[in-house]
Amino acid sequence: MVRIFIADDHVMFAEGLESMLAGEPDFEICGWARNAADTLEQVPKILPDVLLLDINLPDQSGLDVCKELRKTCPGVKILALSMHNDESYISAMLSLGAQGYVLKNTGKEELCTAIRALADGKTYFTQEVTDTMMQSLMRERKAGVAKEPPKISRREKEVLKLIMDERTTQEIAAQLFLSEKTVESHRAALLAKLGARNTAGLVKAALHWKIIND
Amino acid sequence: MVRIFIADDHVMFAEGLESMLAGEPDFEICGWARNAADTLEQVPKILPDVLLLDINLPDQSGLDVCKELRKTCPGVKILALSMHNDESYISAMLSLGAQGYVLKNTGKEELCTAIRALADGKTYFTQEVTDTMMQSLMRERKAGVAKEPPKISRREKEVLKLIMDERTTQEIAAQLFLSEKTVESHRAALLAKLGARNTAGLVKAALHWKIIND
DNA sequence: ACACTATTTGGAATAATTTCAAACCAACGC
DNA sequence: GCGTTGGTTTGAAATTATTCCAAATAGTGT
Repeated sequence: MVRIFIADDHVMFAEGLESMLAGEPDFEICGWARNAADTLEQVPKILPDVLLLDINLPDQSGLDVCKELRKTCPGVKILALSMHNDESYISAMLSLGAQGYVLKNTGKEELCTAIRALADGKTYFTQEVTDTMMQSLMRERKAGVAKEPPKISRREKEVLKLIMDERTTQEIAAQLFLSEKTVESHRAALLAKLGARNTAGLVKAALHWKIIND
Repeated sequence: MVRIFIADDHVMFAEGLESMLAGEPDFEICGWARNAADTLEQVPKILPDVLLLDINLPDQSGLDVCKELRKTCPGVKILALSMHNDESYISAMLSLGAQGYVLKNTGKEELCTAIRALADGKTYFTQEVTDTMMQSLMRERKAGVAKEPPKISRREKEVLKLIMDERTTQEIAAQLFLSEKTVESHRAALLAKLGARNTAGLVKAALHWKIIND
């Protein structure tokens, strides 16, 4: 028996969910809330197997609720419900520890599948959601790498690697058997090529262009 | 009519593919190759609509082929075929511009669906593949944030933000109406708290703990 | 050979960073 | 109220890092 808690402020939607899920013999609605405060209050007491959590609650964001519940009752599986197929929301929910994410226009069959997956310790994401994430992944990798990675010579790359490794100019010079002046010169070239003002910019650029993997 | 080129060194597999796809009225096999060199030679001449590209070619990696073809003939859609449901391969193919990725144990129906999706300008990824990527996303985000984010005071965070923004000590002091000494002091505290030796470490730590979003 | 880039190094001046100390303020508990 | 704690603030002196200006050497490709 899967015990389910519903957190959604749209009463009609929540009741629809309830009657829909009541039809499944292995599901049991063990509670509901229409705002974040109520959810945070009740869920730790009731400890449902699965929490259906609307992202858009009136008082706080579902994101905050998710974050909080991760700490207070990590055993409760969280299935995020949202109208939005928005990369930032999805990404945020993933990072905050939701085990699933389905859109509100999802049908009954799929919702049941998702709930059973979560109750079973697995994860579930609607096809649209995974598509969005893959698209976003492709975009970000393309945007980051493909453009015009400045041409860094191998010597410069060695220096950059050591700078990224938090070495001092002295250490770098010693390591590469160079004068400190030479290291400084390479550093200057790197600043120019990567369009950075200082070490901070150098590190950010190196990571951005994936010149150094760290 | 979708014109398809097959690049795979397993002749038996390739022929199986060919006869399988020949049954589809809207597909046409317009060529094939059993190694990377051949593929790079022929594809730019034949310009198929879709290239079925095995990741594991004998001479070069399919990854290199993909990268090369992105430049020489970007119009050709690339559907990566692989035995491995391996995050690093998938991620690499995505970044190199493949429009699809299916495992070799995929059935005929799904393969056809994938080919038609690509020919139609869309992308296609097998469910297993998207699962793997989502899992990996969750892991990396959790690993990055969850552990023990050092407690940074708000003033320190302000300074850190400006350091990340490539500002000089002078500029930071001016911006925050502080003495340079104070800024240096906050910087020292940040170095200690984040376990860094210098600015490079500071930037890496800040990004790692997601204290600053950049 | 000539053009070009990469690699290498100096001198002088400026900015950043470290090291060692300390005062001020606000919050918290007793 | 008083002391402790942590955050914020600042200073002097010494050490490094970095910038700005130049230039010699080596290797590559035309």
